[in-house]
Amino acid sequence: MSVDTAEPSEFSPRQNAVLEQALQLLVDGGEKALTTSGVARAANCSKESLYKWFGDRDGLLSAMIAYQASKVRTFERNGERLTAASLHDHVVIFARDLLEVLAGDVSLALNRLAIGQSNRDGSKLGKLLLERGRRQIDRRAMALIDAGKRAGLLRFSDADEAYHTLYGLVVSDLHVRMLLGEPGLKDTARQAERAVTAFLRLYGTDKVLAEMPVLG
Amino acid sequence: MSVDTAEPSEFSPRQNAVLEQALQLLVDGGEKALTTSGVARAANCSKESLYKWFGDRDGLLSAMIAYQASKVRTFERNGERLTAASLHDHVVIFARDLLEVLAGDVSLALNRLAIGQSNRDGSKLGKLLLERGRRQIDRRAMALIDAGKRAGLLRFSDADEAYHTLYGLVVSDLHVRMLLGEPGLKDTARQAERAVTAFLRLYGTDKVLAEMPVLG
DNA sequence: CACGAACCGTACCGTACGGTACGTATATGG
DNA sequence: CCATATACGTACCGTACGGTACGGTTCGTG
Repeated sequence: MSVDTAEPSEFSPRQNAVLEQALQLLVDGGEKALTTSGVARAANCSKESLYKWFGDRDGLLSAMIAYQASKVRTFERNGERLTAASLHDHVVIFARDLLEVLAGDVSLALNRLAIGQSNRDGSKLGKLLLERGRRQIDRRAMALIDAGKRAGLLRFSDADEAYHTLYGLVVSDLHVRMLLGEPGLKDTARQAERAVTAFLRLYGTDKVLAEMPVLG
Repeated sequence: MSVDTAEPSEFSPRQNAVLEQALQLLVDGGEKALTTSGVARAANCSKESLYKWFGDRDGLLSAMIAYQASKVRTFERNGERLTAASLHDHVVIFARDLLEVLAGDVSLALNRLAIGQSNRDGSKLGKLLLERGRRQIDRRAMALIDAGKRAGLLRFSDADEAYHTLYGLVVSDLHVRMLLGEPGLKDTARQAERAVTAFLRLYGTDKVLAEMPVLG
């Protein structure tokens, strides 16, 4: 059974279309290109409507984050019988999805935007991005490694710690490098495989380790 | 023997003082506070001098990064006889230093600045920050794990891969979270210890593993 | 049809920034 | 003592942005 987890959209279809245009503008030209006049022009709406709907520029930015987060859906697989092989495969898929999400145009643009604003006092954009943007992927990963533990395939005392270890193994400094403008990996599949191998070597029980190659 | 690695400073003492003030301004108020007029006022110099010395605003930002990088010094320990215990200790110290550097006010402010500019075409700030800011710490880590390999304590085929694994284990998503405004860790020492334990479990030879606790 | 609400397009305002120009002071060197 | 270079402080300019106001248009509803 798969459970679809998504937020109900908080904005009208018209507003969603405007937010979509705003995101496109942000991806193409960066924050400097994201002016209220520019958004209004690109979305064929008036500035007055923008301010009526979103309050001010910060409200628009928050709405963009919320809208983008509402588009992301994950499927938590429950009740599936996990074996060492299927656990490995699921974690690899998770790792590749994670890398793909982090390398996405919109994700990078929104993270750059929030980071650029995070020095100002109480900008809340960073907090919003972390809560709304990562909750889905965090829940998916936690459910997966919890299932691995229940199936006797993984061994850890602190699930959060195990998850952060997996995250670090998968992403390393790649996210920051991409945020700084470096091109992404050429071979994400290999990176995902490497990370999962290391993760299972650290947290796998004998049932898992028995099926792994002896050397890294 | 310790080898001091540092860059010769490229600016006059007066210019360094101005850059120091600019960094302080950036740390305190973020990029928005870093105006040419503000820097001139804070540093008691004229805007004309700023433009004469650094060309334009981007030149000033680049100079700030170069200046900050020139202040960082690392000591590469060569020729030291490594044991399992001393390797462990050195890697832990490296991990704690890394976390401390990444959590520093100036580092976070400069990373935020470069990331905020990295969407604009050819802003080069991100590239500059990666090359100048990380070269020292990368070299120190590579020298350390290479020494570990030569001493028969570490086992890997690709040193770069091993280093990135260590980096990911130490930092995980902490850097991005801090860039987004989240407070840093309360206990960096524990995080460093955990990461190094995992790293040695993955890359340590039997000589190292024999001295480690059996369970995570 | 009539009325009102929502909305578009545009024009407008105040402000603040990047960058330039100018008059003055300080120091260095002959 | 003068000449030259360097740099300070201020004033200035053009531009562009966030935010507001207003007239005209569409559209749903009684």
